[in-house]
Amino acid sequence: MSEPEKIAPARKDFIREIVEEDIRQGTFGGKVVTRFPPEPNGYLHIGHAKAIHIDFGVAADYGGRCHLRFDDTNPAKEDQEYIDAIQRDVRWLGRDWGEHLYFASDYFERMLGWAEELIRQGKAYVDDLSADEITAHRGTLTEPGRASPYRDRSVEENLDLFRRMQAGEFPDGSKVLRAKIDMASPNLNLRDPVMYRILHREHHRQGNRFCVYPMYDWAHGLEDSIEGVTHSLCSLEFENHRPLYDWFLDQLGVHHPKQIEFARLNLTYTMMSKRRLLELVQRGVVRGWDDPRMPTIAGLRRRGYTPEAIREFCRLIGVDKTNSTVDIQLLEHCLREDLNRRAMRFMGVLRPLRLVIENYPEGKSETFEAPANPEDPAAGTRAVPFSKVLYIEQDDFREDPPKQFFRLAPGREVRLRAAYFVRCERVKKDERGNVVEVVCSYDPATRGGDAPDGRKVKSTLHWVSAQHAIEAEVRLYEHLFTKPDPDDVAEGQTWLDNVNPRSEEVLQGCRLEPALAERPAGFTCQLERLGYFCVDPDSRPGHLVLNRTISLKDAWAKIEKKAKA
RNA sequence: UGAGGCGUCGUCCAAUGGCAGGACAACGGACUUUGGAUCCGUCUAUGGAGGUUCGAAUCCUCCCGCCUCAGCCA
Repeated sequence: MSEPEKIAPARKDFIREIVEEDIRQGTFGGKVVTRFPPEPNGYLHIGHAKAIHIDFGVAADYGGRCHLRFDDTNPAKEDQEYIDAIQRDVRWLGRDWGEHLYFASDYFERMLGWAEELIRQGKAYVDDLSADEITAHRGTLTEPGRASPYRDRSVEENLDLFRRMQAGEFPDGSKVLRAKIDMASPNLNLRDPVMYRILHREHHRQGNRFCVYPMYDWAHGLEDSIEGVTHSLCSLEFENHRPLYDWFLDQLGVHHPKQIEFARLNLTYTMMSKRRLLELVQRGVVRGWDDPRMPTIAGLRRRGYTPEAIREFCRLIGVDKTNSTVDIQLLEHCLREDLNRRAMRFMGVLRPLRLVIENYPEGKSETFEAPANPEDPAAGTRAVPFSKVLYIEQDDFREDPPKQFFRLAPGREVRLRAAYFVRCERVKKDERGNVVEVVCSYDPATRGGDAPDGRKVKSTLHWVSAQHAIEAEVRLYEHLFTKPDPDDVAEGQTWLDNVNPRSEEVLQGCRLEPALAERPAGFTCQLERLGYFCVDPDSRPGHLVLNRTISLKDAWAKIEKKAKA
């Protein structure tokens, strides 16, 4: 018997190749353990989604496990709010860390022990230099550094001093513990890096138990080692830190994971820096971390993105070491593809224009069955009420239609989706000359939307019945930044000058078909011809708020744009 | 100009000495009761110069360009 046919494996990226080779060689006993190690100092964004996809994905592919570990080594920046939000977001993305939820701060005690061991080995010392002096002693990219005058203190003195640092005898900034490596190393990270700084600051989980806190380079490898991580996946900027990661673990002789670096995600029209996202929140540029314009997971969720779309996006962009900027249209493509398959269809009018059918009986109304989703016949149909007075989209009528405009115009016949053909007989205007009402006639023989005589119309319009419609607030979005690269600024300007002033447009008085009433926050649908929308948590009984997740591809908009150019 | 890393269509990713391929975008067409969706087609790339080889994106040499590092942030 031959082996059962295997499904072609997913393309192998360089990380998976390394992992597979390690499994073949039995490097870590054939095991695969990864971790996603966020610092709880902000919300997760789409860039983290890529990392999560890699960290959890690699583990899953090889029957391993992935830990969620909070790298909470800096109490000055961290907060429980972020811990909660991060867990919610990772879970929402469909990832499960099982029992493996960890906190770096739970390892502080053991790290302190290892630090003392390093001191005893003569490989770490307490330095009294100020931060500025340490910087000055570090040298430059082309010149070696100079030894601190405190570099050769005795083991006993170092031990004593370090214990008194821990006991809180010294003020912030007065002393640090440094590794004694090589002040002349061409890799600046090896020029006696700081391991501990004094911080009299309450930690969100440890309270006031500690007043020295470990630095990333010292702590991270130990965290990985303690947890039995085999492959420590991180982004490219840590490449220069790998020799240090390795050095600490080698001195201690403990389990030594392999650090592998990959390129972080950049997206056009998007800012990925946590610090700057925080700034947008603090300045009130956006409504919060979960503003639908934010690239945060929380923002994407509120906007109406699905975990499936994000995961597919992560799959398509792949993993590499090349710095790259992905076109945001790829993300949007993944979104549309997913939503098109699943979203129920409804009709709604964003900017209502009154349409009266003069030969339709006063007071009459009838109901049409429209497909819930043409992509999915199993979804069935929905009932849409129709009557003499309707609303159509202002954009769907032109008194003087330009070339290639196929929608309604005086004398022209169009189809009202799932209802009748109507012909524009005349318009009514206000004193300023604006069209305020379109008067039409309808052909009763076209009921359901087809003409028995076989005549065609060039356009199908969406509509709602005025007396049956519900009102809603609809929020439309554009990219948060006006430039593909938000850092592309003129002299004297900053990235904040590239914030798109029209990134959010709030429309009141929109009209929706009644089937949309009372939908819960997060409900996603397509408004035909307009795009995908979802119910915003700002909705209140009687006041529905919809976010436009993404528009449909719009051929007419393209034609118009080209005509203008 | 020290060290580390990276250069393939406009963008992202394949091809691991043997016909440079896919996706997105763009453009054009078919179809359409969503100007949606779907389908078909077109376009464009190995940073440069040498070398090895029957054969190079791939191996070698040199050059060029870009990214990262001088936090008591991660």
